[in-house]
Amino acid sequence: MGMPDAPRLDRQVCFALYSASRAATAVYRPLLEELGLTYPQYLVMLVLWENEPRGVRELGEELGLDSGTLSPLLKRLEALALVERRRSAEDERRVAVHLTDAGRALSSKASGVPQHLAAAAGLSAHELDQLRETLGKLSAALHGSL
Amino acid sequence: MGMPDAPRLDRQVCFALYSASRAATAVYRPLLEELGLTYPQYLVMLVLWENEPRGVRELGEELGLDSGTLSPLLKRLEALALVERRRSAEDERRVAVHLTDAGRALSSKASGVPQHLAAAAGLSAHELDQLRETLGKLSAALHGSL
DNA sequence: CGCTGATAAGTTGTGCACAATTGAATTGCC
DNA sequence: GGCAATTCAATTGTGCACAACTTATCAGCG
Repeated sequence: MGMPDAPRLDRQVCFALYSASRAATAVYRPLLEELGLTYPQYLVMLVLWENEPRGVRELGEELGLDSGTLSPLLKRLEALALVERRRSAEDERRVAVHLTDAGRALSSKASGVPQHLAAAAGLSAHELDQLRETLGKLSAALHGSL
Repeated sequence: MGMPDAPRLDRQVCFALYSASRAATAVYRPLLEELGLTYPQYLVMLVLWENEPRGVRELGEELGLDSGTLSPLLKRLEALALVERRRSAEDERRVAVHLTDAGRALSSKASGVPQHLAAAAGLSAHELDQLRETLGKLSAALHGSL
């Protein structure tokens, strides 16, 4: 039965994305749990490990998240003593997010995490590369269409 | 500046997935808003448009969601009068989710939605096909690794 | 200087995700 | 039949996402 003209769920790229994304964070979850982080918290730490300190707005641009998401998330990272938020002296609107020593130290414990996904993915390095590239093109196009 | 050995954010497939998935639902959002649906609600309706009624557990298997997510979501769909939940007579544990006439009628209004993503994606039909296939393989492998 | 508009971060409210628990109904097995 | 183990849906609690709004600060311009 069913309705032949109804959009078919299994045909949709959007569902495939949604599903694969949740599956990937599910694989990360137990690894990150050992670090005491959620996946979005891990993303913020990745950005800070690259370069710090960063403003809240800067973090938001890098990750595509707004202050409504980041403000409480950063408070939780601060409660974990991984991060410190300091109001900027030159511009009192800005908040600079600094790593603590503990936050910096966590970097080495996290260094093995990405390899786990690669191992669990069941795709070749080349396929993963191509996937990442296609997803990048897709994200850019979708953002452009808004 | 920068720790050369820190995992690089832009290299990660996982972030690309996370980002592309949110971008895709962001493209869907204004379209679905006209139908009065969120993206997960739309997914549930897609499953029901294919075949109804369905049990909560069945919906969960199809979408990879548990009752903690589905129960309140289905209540909202019921409040929108798109769906009815009926306790099964043979097995009183089960709840069968039925479409209402309004729920069935919404199908035709939704039929143009998937084409929008394809148009906004900036990828060829072939690239989309390949992407969906790779994502499917990835999801399966990731689920298998849990 | 003082005002207007822009910008930064935070807050509020809604709706997923998901772990963990609960409670009711059913199945299996003796 | 009687009882343990299982199954199903719902509930509770935490943490994202995101829209809408608030508050504080700053920049530009007359």
